Amino acid sequence: MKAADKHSKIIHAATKVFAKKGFFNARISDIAKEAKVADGTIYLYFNNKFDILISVFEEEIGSLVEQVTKSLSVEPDPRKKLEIFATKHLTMMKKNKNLAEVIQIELRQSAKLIKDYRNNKFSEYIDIISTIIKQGQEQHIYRADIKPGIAKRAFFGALDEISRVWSISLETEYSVADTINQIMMIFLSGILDTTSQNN
Amino acid sequence: MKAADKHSKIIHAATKVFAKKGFFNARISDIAKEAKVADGTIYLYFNNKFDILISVFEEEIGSLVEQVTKSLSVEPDPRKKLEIFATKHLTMMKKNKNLAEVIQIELRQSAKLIKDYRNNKFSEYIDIISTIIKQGQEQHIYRADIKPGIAKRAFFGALDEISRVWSISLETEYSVADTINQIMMIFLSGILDTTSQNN
Amino acid sequence: MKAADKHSKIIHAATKVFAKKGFFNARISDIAKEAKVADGTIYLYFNNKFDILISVFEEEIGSLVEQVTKSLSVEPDPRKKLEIFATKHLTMMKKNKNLAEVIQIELRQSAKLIKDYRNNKFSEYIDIISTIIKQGQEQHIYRADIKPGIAKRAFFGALDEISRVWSISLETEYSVADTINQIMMIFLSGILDTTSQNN
Amino acid sequence: MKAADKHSKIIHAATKVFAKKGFFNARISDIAKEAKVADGTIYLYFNNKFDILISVFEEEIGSLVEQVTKSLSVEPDPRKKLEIFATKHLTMMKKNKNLAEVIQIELRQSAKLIKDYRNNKFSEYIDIISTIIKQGQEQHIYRADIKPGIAKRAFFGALDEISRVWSISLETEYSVADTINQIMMIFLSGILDTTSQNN
DNA sequence: AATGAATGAGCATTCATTCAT
DNA sequence: TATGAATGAATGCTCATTCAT
Repeated sequence: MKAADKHSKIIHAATKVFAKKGFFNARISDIAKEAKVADGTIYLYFNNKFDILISVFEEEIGSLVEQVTKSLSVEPDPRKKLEIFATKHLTMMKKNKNLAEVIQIELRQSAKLIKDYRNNKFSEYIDIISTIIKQGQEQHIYRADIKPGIAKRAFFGALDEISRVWSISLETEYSVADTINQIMMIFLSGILDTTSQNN
Repeated sequence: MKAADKHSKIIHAATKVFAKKGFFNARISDIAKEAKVADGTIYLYFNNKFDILISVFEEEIGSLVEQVTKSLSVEPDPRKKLEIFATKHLTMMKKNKNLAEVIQIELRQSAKLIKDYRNNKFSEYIDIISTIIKQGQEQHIYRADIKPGIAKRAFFGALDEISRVWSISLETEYSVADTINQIMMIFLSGILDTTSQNN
Repeated sequence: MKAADKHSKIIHAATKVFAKKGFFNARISDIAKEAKVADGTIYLYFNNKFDILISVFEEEIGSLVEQVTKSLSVEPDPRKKLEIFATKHLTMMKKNKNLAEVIQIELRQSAKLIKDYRNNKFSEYIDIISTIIKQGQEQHIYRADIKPGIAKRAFFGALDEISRVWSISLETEYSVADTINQIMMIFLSGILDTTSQNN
Repeated sequence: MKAADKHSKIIHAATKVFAKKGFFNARISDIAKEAKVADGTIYLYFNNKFDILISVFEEEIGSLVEQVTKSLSVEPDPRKKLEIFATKHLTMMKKNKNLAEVIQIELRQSAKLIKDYRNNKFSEYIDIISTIIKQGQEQHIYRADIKPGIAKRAFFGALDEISRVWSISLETEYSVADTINQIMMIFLSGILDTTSQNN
């Protein structure tokens, strides 16, 4: 097996273990077992436990960025682009629940865990949204008074909170399609009933 | 000092320490020091470290629920109510950064940390939003095709993600007022430029 | 309640608790609860936890010595005396299982627990046996070549080991009467079959 | 060093430390230091502190059983067998005072310390005595009315109490030979003076 | 490169004892 | 005398990391 393969195997094992137990309750030996390597082998590929977590973020989210960017590249309409982002994100969060949990939970604490770590890939991921909005504003499709820096967080936060519940809740889940539909409705047109005299 | 005072003193100390170090890196002795009691004293008021965290959630969020509910009770208009919720939430998150961090970070992992713990108070808090939306729908102010169960998460997620950045970011922050303005704009009217021919 | 009564109440409570949990697993608060006094009250009557244990030994065994001595005083025959000792001892061990456990288990570790503690009362108790043997030797009832210092331990050890099993075993127990019968048979006449040609 | 060696090294270190300080006052770090391993290493070989104690019992007493059984196998005479048992036991208790203390003191509390622990090896050891007595009864060397279940305890208890004093006492000790002589005299022939008219 | 036995720092929790009331 | 809340020292055990093989 090549070094890159083993590196990757450990990353995937770690994602799974972090998702299941959380970073702090995950033991190196759990990851080693899951990756079918010896404990010590992990230290040939990573400096320490934090380094594994950072690598999970960078590589898994890097892969997300890549896939989403690719999907968006063929679509010119900013309205559709936003929908594609939402769809891709939610679909992947639903498909890869381990990654979803790691992003929703462990990523949050990363700043506290690891001094001087900036989630560069994560910023890059969220900035896809603001880029879309800016493009839409240039095309006069999105309102000029919307601040992309706030809107990107509102949009991502909405998606994130919804998908977060999927991991933990026993509530009846809405389907991805229903959810996208609602999210796009809210963000594009708002929740006011414009057909009513009350508004 | 009365028992209730000491209980409360420990809760506040714990909130501060959890916010600064995170649950796992927080030592009981840190909390004891912060609360100016002996380590052992903590165990006269709490069963264990997890119990402290749960109590922080329940009591601090319980207090949030109370304050927000009170503010909302005097306002009949669902549009204003949503704005009041957002304002109250963001203001408190900005004022009490320790609590903000604990909610944004530690609350997320709580399900994994503590078996059989349901964040009842937290659910109660978020349900304030869906209640407002339902009221608005009854009054035909909010669109009937909005699902309150999704919208509440989208709205809360948006607020949460925005306030989360306040705790960790070095980016230029938008003011609470600007943020509220943007959030209400997005949620009430959406981001589409309805004055443009493009829509 | 007089001080002496409270002292005594604590001793009895301690005997019970030490018997049930052992000295190290017994908490002062267990003893206090059992004696129906506050934890701090115990320290008005005893210096520390060890002091309670020593007092249990001294007072409970002192009471044993007294009772046994009294019973023996009316019997002149050394053969009967030995039997009375055995009967009294086993009867009391069976009746007062808490005391039995404390003597069999906790007394053993006392030397290690408490520096400079000599079980004076316990020595006194065992010396009752050697005194009986010496009297019997003077009366030419017991063999002159028996060393009382060894015989007293052999006799007490035999009784102790037998009664020890009563506290812990699920085996069918022999009755006190059967046991006395056997012990006296062994110690007085030995186990050899003197009617057989084989001896 | 092989794993078995390290296991054994820890057992011996633990025996020494338990003997010196008693189970509860013995710290894991004491045992580790004595065994010249790190604290954590102990947990590679034992589950917990109790497990070390049980292992000491099982292995050290197992070794006793083995040695005694071997010595007995070459001797057909039940009278000699009993003497061999006593000699072997007392010799080993005198030689290995640490083991002696652990058996005399810690073994007693083991039932209270460790739920569901049956001292199987210890029972096996004591049953050597009753087996000898039964054989002697079959050969009409030992009286038929002696109950082996009581006699085994009386015999062992006598030996145990005598050797117990060796560990703790400052009294002039009798030699092993003297002691064996007395014990065999008492158990085989009793303490009555059969040459006197008084009996 | 790979292994996994060994290390030892680190921490939650307990409980004997004190002392203000 | 009596109380019991408060104290804080003490320790079994875990697990990230190392390193001899």
